[in-house]
Amino acid sequence: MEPIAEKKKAIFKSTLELVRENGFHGTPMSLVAKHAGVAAGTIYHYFESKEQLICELFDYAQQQAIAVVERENCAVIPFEECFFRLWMGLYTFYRDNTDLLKFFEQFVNSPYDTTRPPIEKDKFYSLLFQFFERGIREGELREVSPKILATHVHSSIISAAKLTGFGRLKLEQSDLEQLQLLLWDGIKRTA
Amino acid sequence: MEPIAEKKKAIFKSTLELVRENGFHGTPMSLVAKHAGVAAGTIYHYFESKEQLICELFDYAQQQAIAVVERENCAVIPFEECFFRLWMGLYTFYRDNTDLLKFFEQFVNSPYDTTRPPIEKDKFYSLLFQFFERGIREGELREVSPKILATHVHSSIISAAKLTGFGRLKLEQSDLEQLQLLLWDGIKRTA
DNA sequence: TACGCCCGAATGAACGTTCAATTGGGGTAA
DNA sequence: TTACCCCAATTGAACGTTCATTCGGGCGTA
Repeated sequence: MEPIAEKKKAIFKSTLELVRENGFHGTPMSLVAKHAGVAAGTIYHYFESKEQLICELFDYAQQQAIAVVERENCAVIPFEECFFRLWMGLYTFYRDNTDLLKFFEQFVNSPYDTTRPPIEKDKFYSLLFQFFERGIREGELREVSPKILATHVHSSIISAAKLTGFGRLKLEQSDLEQLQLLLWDGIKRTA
Repeated sequence: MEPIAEKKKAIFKSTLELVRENGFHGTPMSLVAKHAGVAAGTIYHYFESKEQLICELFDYAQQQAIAVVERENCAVIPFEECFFRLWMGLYTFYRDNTDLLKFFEQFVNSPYDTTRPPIEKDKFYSLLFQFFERGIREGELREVSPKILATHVHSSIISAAKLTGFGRLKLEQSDLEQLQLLLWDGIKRTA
């Protein structure tokens, strides 16, 4: 796996920014090309089609989210602390990468998404599942399906990031802490 | 406010179904027309443009979600019970109206969404805010911003409905109860 | 007749994609 | 070193299609 060509990266970046502003429709290939500083034909040197470009971009972007999970998911740190770190890690990641967040949300609700593997094969979710399995195994969490825990927690993170990232609501540090706590109190093992 | 013309309703319905299957792009007006059993021109008798159609459809669909909240949000029922009813009401509503759910999710992540009023003016969210304010006032909930509570709870409902509605995961009755409980335990006032 | 509703072929702009032409770096033989 | 070639990378004008929208007319009712 060689490093991604500069041009390819530029195309990814432009697509991400343009899709945030204009949606999938509303971002013609010609615009992507101009924005990336390449000719229209060049895109087709790297990608078979617009659909292919978007699907590859999704993978590329998901890798970054996966990297965040892998960074925070550390087996030698106590689970509870790990949970709060993971929450904050993903939250700030999404909040500070709104173009990526918007792209994700558009993608998973679009017809492209049907090309994605089932949730069990999805690397990102698999990682989250493992994380919550650990919490259950160590007796820190309620005995609820890890899949339920994972999607519940993740959706909460996403919605908080959207709220602040898109400027619909301002959340103070204290608000974030309350939100984290409220999540944690729900999923933690009750004595 | 007179009843909506039959044709108009048919156009709404077709758009909803087609957008679920094909996304905003991928549902040309000609297809909407054919599906609704009307001519292309007829759509333009009722709607100024495709954008207008989609925005009006969003309002129309949101009305239905609002109706669910109003139905379940009953001041004479104890708050806790009301919460569980509201949860279940919205959950089943979204789960059984997947076309509407998908349309919502696509809309709020699309550029159309920028035409929507700020969250304070949004009737649906205002209702939710009121609901959670009541919970706080009555001492049933933690003293957390109602906006945070509302979006947190709503995002959890949506993600559960998506999971089951789109067949990515099967949730048993017991799973749902656990999910409800886990939410409730997070937001309820701790003694 | 007049009016409102509806039709659907026609229009023209926008878009994804193609391709013939150009460039330039690197390998090779003399 | 020079002359030559090769081929991947790149270009952008051109193509054919698709799509939102228009509009002239038909049909039924008052």
